[in-house]
Amino acid sequence: MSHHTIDYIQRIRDSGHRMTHQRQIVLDAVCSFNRHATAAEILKRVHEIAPAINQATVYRTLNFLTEIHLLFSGTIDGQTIYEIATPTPHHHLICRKCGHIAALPDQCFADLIQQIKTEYQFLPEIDHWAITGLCADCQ
Amino acid sequence: MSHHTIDYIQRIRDSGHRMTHQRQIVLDAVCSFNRHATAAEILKRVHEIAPAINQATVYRTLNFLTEIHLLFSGTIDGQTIYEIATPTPHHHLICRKCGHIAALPDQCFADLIQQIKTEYQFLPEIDHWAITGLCADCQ
DNA sequence: TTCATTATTGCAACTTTTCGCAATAGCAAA
DNA sequence: TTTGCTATTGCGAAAAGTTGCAATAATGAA
Ligand SMILES: [Mn+2]
Ligand SMILES: [Mn+2]
Ligand SMILES: [Zn+2]
Ligand SMILES: [Zn+2]
Repeated sequence: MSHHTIDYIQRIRDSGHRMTHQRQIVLDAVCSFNRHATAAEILKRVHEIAPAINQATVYRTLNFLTEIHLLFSGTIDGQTIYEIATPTPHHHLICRKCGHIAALPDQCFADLIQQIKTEYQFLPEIDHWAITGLCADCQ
Repeated sequence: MSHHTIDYIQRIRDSGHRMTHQRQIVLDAVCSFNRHATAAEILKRVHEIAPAINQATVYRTLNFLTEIHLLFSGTIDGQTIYEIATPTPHHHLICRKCGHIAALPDQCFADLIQQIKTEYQFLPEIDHWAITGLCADCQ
């Protein structure tokens, strides 16, 4: 497990909510993949560890943890994926032909975000974007 | 109806597929909203016009039309929405507090797209993005 | 530690979306 | 026009995800 339990308890409480066994187990399950994982994969792993946890709870928890920004989520190849949120945002370039996924640092969005702030008085929350297209090999 | 039937027949055939009554009716249904519409809304309208069309066909058709870029789709407030594709891409700023939706012209992405092309040799296909965040009133 | 409040869970039913497969129909070629 | 190929559809069933509600348990206050 690469995350520190104590931080998550605090961040959940700070957000005005309660830490529960179920939420801890879902966090651990997501973390254990060390990659983007689908709801189905996470649900399966949760049930391996704690079969009594209801599926509705797992779905609700994934949405909840994403809303309070403890998880990142995104749509890749038509599938919703989740991962533990990184300290800073990060993004991906996804080839729709070969499926290759590359990382794109947050820095690339700095100018766009600044422009949206100043010209549109809108505060964008861009923490995990998946950009589809064609990689060098597939163009 | 604001679209020209003949164009769609041609574009579907050019993409190596067949135009069918079902696809025409789904296109008409999506068009009739003149706004972002959910799958449920589109399915309902299709059934008002042609009750015999199967729901699986409508879902399959929405995916298909999106894949060949005749429709735009996106996730707004957790819901997948569809609309007739505009000649040029367009994007949205969506306030997560009040739900207000503003338009964002494609021009804003020009620099980002250029950077991704030159620095990452990746050809991004950004035709309809929904950026969530906070509008001026809600910050 | 005990209690009171109420957020969260489990449950079961429900809605939404997907799937495999046989029947149908688009369309290119004869 | 007719024919043949096969992409597309309808169907029924399954899978995936959501919901309302009563029971449970996390938290702060006593
Ligand atoms: Mn990621
Ligand atoms: Mn739009
Ligand atoms: Zn590729
Ligand atoms: Zn707002």
